[in-house]
Amino acid sequence: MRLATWNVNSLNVRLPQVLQWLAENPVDVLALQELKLDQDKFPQAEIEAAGYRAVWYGQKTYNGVALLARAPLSLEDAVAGIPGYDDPQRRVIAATVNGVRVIGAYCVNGESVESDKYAYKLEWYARLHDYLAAELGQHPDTVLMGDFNIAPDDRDVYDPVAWEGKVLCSRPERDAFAGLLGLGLADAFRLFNQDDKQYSWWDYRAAMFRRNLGLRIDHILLSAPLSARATGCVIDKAPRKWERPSDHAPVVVTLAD
DNA sequence: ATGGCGCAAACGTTGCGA
Repeated sequence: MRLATWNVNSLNVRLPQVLQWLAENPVDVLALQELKLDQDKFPQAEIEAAGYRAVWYGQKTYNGVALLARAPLSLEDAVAGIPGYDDPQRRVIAATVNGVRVIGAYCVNGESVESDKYAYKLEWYARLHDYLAAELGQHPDTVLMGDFNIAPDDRDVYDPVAWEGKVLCSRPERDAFAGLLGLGLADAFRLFNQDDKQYSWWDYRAAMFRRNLGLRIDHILLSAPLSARATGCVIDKAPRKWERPSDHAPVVVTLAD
């Protein structure tokens, strides 16, 4: 079973790339973030024509998440948002695919550590932590994947001195990420790759991608039984080189049956 | 570091978010 996550930065703009990527990489599950389209604007017909089923939680202009599953796999028991958390920003969607509880998340960016949005980010992460704790209790096979907007370690940052204490790298954010791992989740990428300079996001500005100046902020976290099944995890930089790319690259994990 | 992008409001250009 292969699962992937990709922040597409507008599905309206990136739908052709999503379809092309799926044609080349027919993963079983794809989590999408930053759809930036309203609930009734999701391109369901095009996704289904490509052989995928979908559940989505859309929002005009900002945020928005979806889960795609390759037919005949189905998405069961879908839940939008974090239950019990009245968050107007649509950032989370979950469903069960092939016995695996899949949670796709577009985590809060936070803007800067001085911002009100940063306080919201930390509160939001506390809610996500409690949600994951509950889901893990119900589903031993759980994966949480998406854009975490956190670089967990200095080796995930192109210039850790310049970024020290900054949003995406600050101690409280890294503690929030570690708190998720403390639930028994594992960073799938780091099960297989200990190299630095392995990024999933590059700012559009200043030719950052060409110079490989980025951050690793898109992650796939696996529960212990799924970690035991994992056979590989890679960041696919290819679509970042396409015309009019998303600023994020897909991350893909492979699980043994 | 600051060479970019998507979107809304409004139709040229600006502001916001990320």
